[in-house]
Amino acid sequence: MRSIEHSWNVSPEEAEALQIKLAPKVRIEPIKGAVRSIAGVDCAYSDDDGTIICAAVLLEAESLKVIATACAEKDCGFPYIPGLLSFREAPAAIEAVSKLPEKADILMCEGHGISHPRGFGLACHVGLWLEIPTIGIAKNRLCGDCLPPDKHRGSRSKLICNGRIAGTVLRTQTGVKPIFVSAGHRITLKEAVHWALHCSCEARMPQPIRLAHQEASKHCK
DNA sequence: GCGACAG
DNA sequence: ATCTTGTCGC
Repeated sequence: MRSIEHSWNVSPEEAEALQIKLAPKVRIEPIKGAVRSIAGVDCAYSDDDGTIICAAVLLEAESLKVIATACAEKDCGFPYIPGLLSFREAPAAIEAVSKLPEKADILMCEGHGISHPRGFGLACHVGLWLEIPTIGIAKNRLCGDCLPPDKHRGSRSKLICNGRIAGTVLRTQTGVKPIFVSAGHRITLKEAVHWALHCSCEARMPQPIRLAHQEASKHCK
């Protein structure tokens, strides 16, 4: 239950070691309690490259109506390295989510959860740090094998990493490229897929992620 | 050595 | 991530 606080000022080697150390702390389990709100968080980068702008948006779970928005701006303290994305975006994401007026029952992060080389993607890191249920929503595959799901909305296929089902390739809109859904922390894959689909009635990406993306981009210009 | 590689 | 409107395809 205790927070996993650690320094973000680490080398790529130390970052990998931290992932291996923290991965066992991730809990894949059913959500406790009712889901009344869902938040989404995403980052954007300023033109002059050097600062990262992150936005968090809190929505009412059923209606998907916006309850609140929050932003955070930080200097990029880590380069983009596949597999180490959280060391670049998590600090800003955590700050933005922390600024929301109330705690979300579920948080959706732009990136992978346990469908990661070391089972510790951005969604796991943020979820573990804040100790809240998180879902990883990625536009592309990072690791593992999968087959393309059928063309209609709701179709899905397994994403297998190291012989384990680590995620779901989910078609959120008929005829549109599927997204990669995975559990981040304190949620099951089945629940993650359910909420991802529930939030994707109007577009490929779930509404919390879409709105956070728009908000972050807006604060960049 | 050659590909693959979240944002 | 980001450069970027209209346009080609189903």
